[in-house]
Amino acid sequence: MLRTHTCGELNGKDFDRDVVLTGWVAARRDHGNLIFIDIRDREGITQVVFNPETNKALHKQAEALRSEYVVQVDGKVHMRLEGTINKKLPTGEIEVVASKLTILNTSQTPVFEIADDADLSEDVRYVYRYLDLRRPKMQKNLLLRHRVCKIMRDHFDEKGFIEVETPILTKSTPEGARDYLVPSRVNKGKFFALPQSPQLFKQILMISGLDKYFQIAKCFRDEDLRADRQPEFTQLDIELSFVDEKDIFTLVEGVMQKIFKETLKLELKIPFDILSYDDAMSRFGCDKPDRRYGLELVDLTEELEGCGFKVFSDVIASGGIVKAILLPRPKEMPRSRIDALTEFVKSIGLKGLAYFKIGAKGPEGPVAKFFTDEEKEIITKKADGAPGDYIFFAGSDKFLCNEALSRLRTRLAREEGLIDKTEQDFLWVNDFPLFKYNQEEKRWESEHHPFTAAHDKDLQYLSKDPGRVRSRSYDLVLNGVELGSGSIRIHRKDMQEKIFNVIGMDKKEAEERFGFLTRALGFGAPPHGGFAVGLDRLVAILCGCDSIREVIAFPKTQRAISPLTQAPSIISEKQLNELGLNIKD
RNA sequence: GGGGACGUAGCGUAGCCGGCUCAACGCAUCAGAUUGUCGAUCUGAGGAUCGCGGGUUCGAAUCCCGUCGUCCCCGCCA
Repeated sequence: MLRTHTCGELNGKDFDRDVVLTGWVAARRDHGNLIFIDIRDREGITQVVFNPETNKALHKQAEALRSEYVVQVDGKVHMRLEGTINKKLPTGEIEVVASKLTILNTSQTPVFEIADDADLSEDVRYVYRYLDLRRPKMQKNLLLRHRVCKIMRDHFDEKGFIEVETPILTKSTPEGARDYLVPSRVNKGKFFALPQSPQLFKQILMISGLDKYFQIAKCFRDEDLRADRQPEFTQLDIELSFVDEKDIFTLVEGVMQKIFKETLKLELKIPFDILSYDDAMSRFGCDKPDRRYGLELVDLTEELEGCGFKVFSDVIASGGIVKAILLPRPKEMPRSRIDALTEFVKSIGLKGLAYFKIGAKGPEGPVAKFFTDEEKEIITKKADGAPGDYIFFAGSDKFLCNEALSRLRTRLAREEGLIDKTEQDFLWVNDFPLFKYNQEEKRWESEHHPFTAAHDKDLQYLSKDPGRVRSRSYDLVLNGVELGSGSIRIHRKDMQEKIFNVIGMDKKEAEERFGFLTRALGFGAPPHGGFAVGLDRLVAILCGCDSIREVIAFPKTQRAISPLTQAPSIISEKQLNELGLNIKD
């Protein structure tokens, strides 16, 4: 070992100890006589002193030190003088008086200061990611990520789970997201795909009798990026045999409880609430509601059928709905804010934003005159409005109405500061529809994925009214973020074939793409189900970061490139030729 | 595929919306000073032709067009 201690561990108890420290020069304070050097490593910072009176040659050597030089310092731990103790540092009561200095490596002037509060653009950070990752905050993020993974592995090990690796080079099954493709040299003209998730393999492991599987798995999707979406990401992937929803909820709640306790020292209340998809949509207009604030949607469709306000009565007559949000006593609601909110919902697709201001004598505002006194009273009562409150209305088709009000709800909560950041709102949303209709392709497709089981009592609608079939799927939502999803799977071959049929896959196509799964289902597949947690999102929330790029060591930019390595890159003629991909041929 | 914000010394920004102190500020860098600092301090110095290309103009960082890049959002993400 080049060192006896790290830069974060020495304190008064180590007084007079001979030590050797290694690390990077974080700061140099040259007083002409005394030179102070802060040495930084992963664990912290320790001050080293060079005194010309005790060792002139050594002091001379220290004058050459610059930022980010890598050094090894031999010395003795001294207590700091009265009044020079640095309370901000865990090592602040001591300093190391150097007796020997070895410069292990020099460094170019760092492109930016290695400090948590450094204000940097992301492209610069990614080109010099190794410098960016030297910042204590980034190291903390990666360390937390490691801890979360460790807790997960320990937890599932204790519960009898086996971690199994599934292939990265696998088969393209283009349903939903686009696959990343890898050409095969040995099989010219054929391609592997990188997995979008280990879904099919984990189901096959259940058929193999593995019983309880988990994996911290890399997944790949060739889709456009967002703050919470990278082309490669990590999920905690779980699958169990002989279980129902409840078992899986309990299992996931247990690991979440442990993670929050051991990282944030937060005691989560379990079990988490369960909300059906229908209820979530009706109350929040959204399948991943943030319940840290109220502002629930109020459905007024029934009440306003044939009402005096023609815009709404027409919407309802043509099959649309009218819903409202009550905003209790907003701080300010000048005309400009109303206009901004109106523009906002218009950009989502609404024609406009009707509103009431509730005054002492009842609702006021530009549209109030179109409603009868009775209608106004009913609305106010149903929305539970009081003087000073505002009610915002949206009338349109169901989808748009929910979408617009859900986003308006989020915006109002943010603007009004209604979000309690100290709260963690976990929620299960279940009973999603099994299918959704794809207008463009004129066919039903899976809402979740085609291996999701339906509720037994809804099976009667499978061929007549697929939109009515609810699935045994569930999402885990944390503070309005979709943290993970899962389902009880289909374990019967005939049922799986039926589902492929509903989504318009004929026998031949189903055989080509998923034959390996259906065949396996024919050999005694146990009832099984599972779940997957987005690790990047979970860790980002634990770290308090807005983007998952803050918790991924080497992320990609929005154009899906790596500024550090310049990947993806052009490959050589020779490589193309070997793969049989050279277009010139 | 679409909408928005941004792009000026190594880094972060001002100047741009009223074109003619063509370049300012902070940090960093370099030199000198400094026995106790800890985001050290003081003095001084060097460093950008304003993402790139084209246009308008006597004259452009500043206006126009195109293009490239970064970020946010919509679509997309079974």
